[in-house]
Amino acid sequence: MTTEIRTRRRADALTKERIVEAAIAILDQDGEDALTFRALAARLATGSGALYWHVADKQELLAAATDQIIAAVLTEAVSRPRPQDAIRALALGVFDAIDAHPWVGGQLSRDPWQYAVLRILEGIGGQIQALGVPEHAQFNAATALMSFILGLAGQYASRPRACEDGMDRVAILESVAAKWAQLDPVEHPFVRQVATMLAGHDDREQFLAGIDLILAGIETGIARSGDANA
Amino acid sequence: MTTEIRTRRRADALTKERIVEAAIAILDQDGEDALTFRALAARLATGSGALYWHVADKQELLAAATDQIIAAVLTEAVSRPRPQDAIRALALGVFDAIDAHPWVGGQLSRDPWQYAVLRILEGIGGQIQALGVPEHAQFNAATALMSFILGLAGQYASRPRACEDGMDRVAILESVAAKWAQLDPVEHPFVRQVATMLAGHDDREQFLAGIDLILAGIETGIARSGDANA
DNA sequence: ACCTGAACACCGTTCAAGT
DNA sequence: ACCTGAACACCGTTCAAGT
Repeated sequence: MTTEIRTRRRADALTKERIVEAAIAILDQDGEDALTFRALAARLATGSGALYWHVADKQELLAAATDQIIAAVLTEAVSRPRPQDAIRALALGVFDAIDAHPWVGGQLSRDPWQYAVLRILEGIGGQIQALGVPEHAQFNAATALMSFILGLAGQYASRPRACEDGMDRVAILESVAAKWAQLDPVEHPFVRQVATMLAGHDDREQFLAGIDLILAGIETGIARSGDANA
Repeated sequence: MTTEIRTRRRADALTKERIVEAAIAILDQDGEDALTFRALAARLATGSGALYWHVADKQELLAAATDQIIAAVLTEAVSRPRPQDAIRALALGVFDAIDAHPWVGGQLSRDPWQYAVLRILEGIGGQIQALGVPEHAQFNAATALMSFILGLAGQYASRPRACEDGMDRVAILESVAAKWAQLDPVEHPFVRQVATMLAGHDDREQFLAGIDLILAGIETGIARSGDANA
């Protein structure tokens, strides 16, 4: 009873959780650049210096915010019977999280040693093991998937930066496609060809296609090692 | 003759090329954070405002610096007889460039629409076509490789940030491995297992292994489409 | 122990003023 | 046309001072 009273805080007391929650709200509403210790302090009705009592610096704040989003993704990714499907679900979960919170993409690709990345790596690794990848190849397989996901994370994070005005995704893709179509045909034949497909393509499907490509590569590796053992 | 005189500039005149060259020198010597318009102006013995006559803003400056490094990589990547080898050489060229200039990694992963990225995509795409990938699958194959490369680019870019002190790569990997080894065995079995391999692993080899994994996936896709046509 | 908010040491960018 | 450099509008972070 006494301890309960001792540990009880005022309802409006500052907590790391409350700070992270407010940071996420600012990031989601107004984007990555809007997250400022001053803006955060104003939202929490406190001084900017007070935040440093609960959070070491801005990097820790962003890492904590990112971890909260990613942790929710990984607990949601229910275990599927086939490891391939589990990996697809996990990757799509991360994709959708980045789509909903573009700043998560930027943060994930910026700091690969943060806890959120480790969480994803663990999730992938478990499924890689379940897939029957030989132990010596598990590290490479998991990090390959990880790098692919982080690469796309960086891609989608820059989306909002590209559309300074109120351009939507389709308008952005169209303007990029138009720019690519005007490139020199001799120097950039491939990009010009790709430009024609850019407008009608689905980011999510393309992401999944990449995952499947890597999974196919991993499976042929398993098959080959099986041949060698046979 | 007259035009020659008219177009001739003073030897110390500011040029975009001179500015980019100085920016690369600062980035290489002192890292990404050291590149400041003030530092750049001081090195070029001019005012900070003068730079804006030749360069729109910092983003354009970084994109131009990155493009210079990447352009050199792509012209060096000689055409190999086998497209797979060409892709490996191209990817390793980018890897080595990022290794030599960590800021290039950060810039590449930050802005996927910059010209340097387009250059890489074109290089990959040409080899994807040479590989015989059916046209409808070329886009996915090329962007999958691209995302993987950009993902690793972001990874290595953060290297110098992680070593605030004079830690070398081995020391960093050892400290990360030590941290991972202390994680909860129940929650993070895979990362703990991977930690034991972390110290003795070769980044370059792991990168190449990832490329080969995706190439294997692409080749099985080709084989399957061949079956369908037969 | 926790909070305040002014102060410090920076940024990128602009712009009147010069040549 | 090109350059100067002070000024503007910010940052993250610190820290003496409060409760």
